Amino acid sequence: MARVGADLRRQDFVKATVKVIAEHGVANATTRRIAAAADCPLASLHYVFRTKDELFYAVYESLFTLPQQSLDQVPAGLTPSETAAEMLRQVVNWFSTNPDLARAQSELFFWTIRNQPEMATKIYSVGVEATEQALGRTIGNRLDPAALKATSRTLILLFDGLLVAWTAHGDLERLKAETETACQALALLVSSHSPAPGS
Amino acid sequence: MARVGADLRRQDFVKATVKVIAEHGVANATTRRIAAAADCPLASLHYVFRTKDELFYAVYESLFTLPQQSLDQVPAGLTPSETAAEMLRQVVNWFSTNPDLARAQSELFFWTIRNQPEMATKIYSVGVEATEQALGRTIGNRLDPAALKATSRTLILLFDGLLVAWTAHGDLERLKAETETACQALALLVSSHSPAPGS
Amino acid sequence: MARVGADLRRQDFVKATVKVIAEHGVANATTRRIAAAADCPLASLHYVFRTKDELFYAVYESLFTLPQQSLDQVPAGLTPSETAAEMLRQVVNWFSTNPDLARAQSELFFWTIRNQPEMATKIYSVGVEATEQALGRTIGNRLDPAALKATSRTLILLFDGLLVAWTAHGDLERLKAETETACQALALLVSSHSPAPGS
Amino acid sequence: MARVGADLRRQDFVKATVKVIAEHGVANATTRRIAAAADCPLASLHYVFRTKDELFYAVYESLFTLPQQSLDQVPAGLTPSETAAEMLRQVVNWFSTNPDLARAQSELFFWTIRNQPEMATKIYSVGVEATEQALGRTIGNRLDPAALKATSRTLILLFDGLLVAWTAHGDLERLKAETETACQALALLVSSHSPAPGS
DNA sequence: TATGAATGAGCCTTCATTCAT
DNA sequence: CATGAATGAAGGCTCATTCAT
Repeated sequence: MARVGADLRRQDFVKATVKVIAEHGVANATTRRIAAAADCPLASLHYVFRTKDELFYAVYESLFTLPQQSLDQVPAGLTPSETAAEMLRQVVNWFSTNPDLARAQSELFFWTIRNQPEMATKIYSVGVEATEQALGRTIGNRLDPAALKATSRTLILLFDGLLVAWTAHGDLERLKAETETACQALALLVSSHSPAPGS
Repeated sequence: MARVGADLRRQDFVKATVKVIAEHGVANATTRRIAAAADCPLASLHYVFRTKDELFYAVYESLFTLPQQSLDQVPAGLTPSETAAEMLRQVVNWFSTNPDLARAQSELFFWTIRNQPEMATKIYSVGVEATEQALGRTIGNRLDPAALKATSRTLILLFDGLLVAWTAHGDLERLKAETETACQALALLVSSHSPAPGS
Repeated sequence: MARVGADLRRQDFVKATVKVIAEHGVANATTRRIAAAADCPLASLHYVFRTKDELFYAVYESLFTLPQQSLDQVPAGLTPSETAAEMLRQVVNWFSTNPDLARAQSELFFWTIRNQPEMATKIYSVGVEATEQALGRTIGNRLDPAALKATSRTLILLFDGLLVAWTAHGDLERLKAETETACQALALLVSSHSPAPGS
Repeated sequence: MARVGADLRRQDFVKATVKVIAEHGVANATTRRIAAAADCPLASLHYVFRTKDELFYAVYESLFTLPQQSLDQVPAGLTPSETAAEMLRQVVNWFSTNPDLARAQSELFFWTIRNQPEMATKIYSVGVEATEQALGRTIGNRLDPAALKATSRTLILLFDGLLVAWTAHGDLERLKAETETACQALALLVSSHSPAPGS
């Protein structure tokens, strides 16, 4: 093994872990398998991460930050309703494009809830806030804070629901249809909070 | 008598498994622990269920049909929008009243997806259909089939999203607030599909 | 493996453990080696003893009781001094005849002191009392209790010292010589507490 | 400077090892812990001592010579009996004042016996001779060589026995009482070899 | 020389499952 | 039928040591 910085090594293991979890599930993501996926001796894993849990926490954290990056890829100039709907489309698009990551994230969420509930809660709330802020950046001035919060939370609700649904049926077409319905519901919700357009 | 004894035993194990999963998580729901919770010798478990997987499938199935029973506890005489919203309230009420079962269900869902995807898919779709039918029984004649399907699916989306959210933050008050927002979104969706009331 | 009672199995493992400790030392008495010595699968060891520690405690206890059995093989009709000296000779004879057991006992003593001090203390004191009682049975009426206690404790002091010495030099002849000197010192101590013979 | 630095480092590691052994036991005296106790990088340990064994031998040697320094703190002008007894008191006093060192010494003795028996034997015999010589310096001319040897060996026997006893019960008062009895036995032994005082 | 990085070997323990009674 | 006894396979982790800089 080339002598690389510890940080680089950490990233390798995190990546390998995501891969293994996606392929075999958290339950079967053993240290041996992860080490093999990273093409490293088992002991090296424990040199970089003291315990398997520590590794998993790192993975969970890194995974939970990913989908939020797609929140800002929404074009400007849309109405609030259209903006919220488009955001939902974007994150759904993210996970349907990265099924492995999405799957791993879901399972790791429950794993972390069991093993370090406070951490899971904290990271979840960070995600919620990030969503709220992204929404606020785009349409904040056109929606009162309470409506903003309600909208972002519902967006996340629908996102998680769609993730579960897609996990269950695995049908991409159906996912798209359901996403559109969800977008519609979300848009209606935003509209009900917004002043009538043009008025 | 022998038959009955065996069936009773199955139920005992299923119950014990739910309890153990709720308390320790699927990952730590070992056969030993389950047998202990059922107050039975370990070998008996394998006498009744050939493998641990077989037991878990049975548990998954039994768990997944539970929340649907709350779908029919919706009063008559409501508008379609109010009916859908009330249904969502009912199922959320179910899982907030039975946190153990809800938690176990979530985890088992992902477990089954890994170990017998087809079965998980099938049971999920049974759940979806049950929801659609319950909705249809109440407001079917006032909503066209496509709208009915969209509504029931969105209901499930929101349900799953709320379950995840509650699992993450564990705050009952917040769950209630989020549920109301979700109900509002759902009601708006139904309204948009319904003919204007009174027209 | 024949289905034998759990107690029999325990004894097998205890025996095997003594053998392995004698041969490789406590530090290298691994569960694998012990299982191999007992000609059993590794998992069987953990079926009978929950942990390695539990096994070691059992071994320590069984070992500590052994040398005491040689305390009663002292002929009657001796003077108190001769009796005490003869007892010391007997226990030294025991460990020089069973070097493995003696060695294992010494090492396990320190191991137990580290891992379960109270237990080590308790078992040690049981040994002390057994010695005192054996001495009392033979010459109790010819020695006041305080002298009896002092004698038995000194006997044990010399016993432990001789065990260490023999462990260090491994010279049987020298052990015998040292034992005789020790017996002499012990006898003199007893005499100093006894009424002058013949007086 | 370089030389001195290296030697200093050796001493640091030896000290740290004693501390770690006293605190955690030989079995848990890992190189990592020792390096940490010495506040040095792990690799440095192997830079100064080729192997862990080499380090432990050095520690064993340094520890074994310590208690002998207390042998010469015996006042002059005592009878041979009193001198021998006082010597025993002194060494017992040493280890009861330095329980850590005494504990570490005991454990290291058995460790060395396992890993390099010849060395352990040699160092033990050096200790025996040092005792004999210290005794000889004080009362050599008043005791024939054979008696001197017998006395010094018995002194060591009692010393080791008392160390074991104290390790087992940890009761300082009891240790003192047992020490006095041992001193008495030792004194009687010396007396029996000495010409009657004043004759 | 000095040390962070890396690792092969091995340890204790647990698990789902089967066997023998 | 029912169950105590038994086990192959695997898992997470640690250790003394060496490598590369």
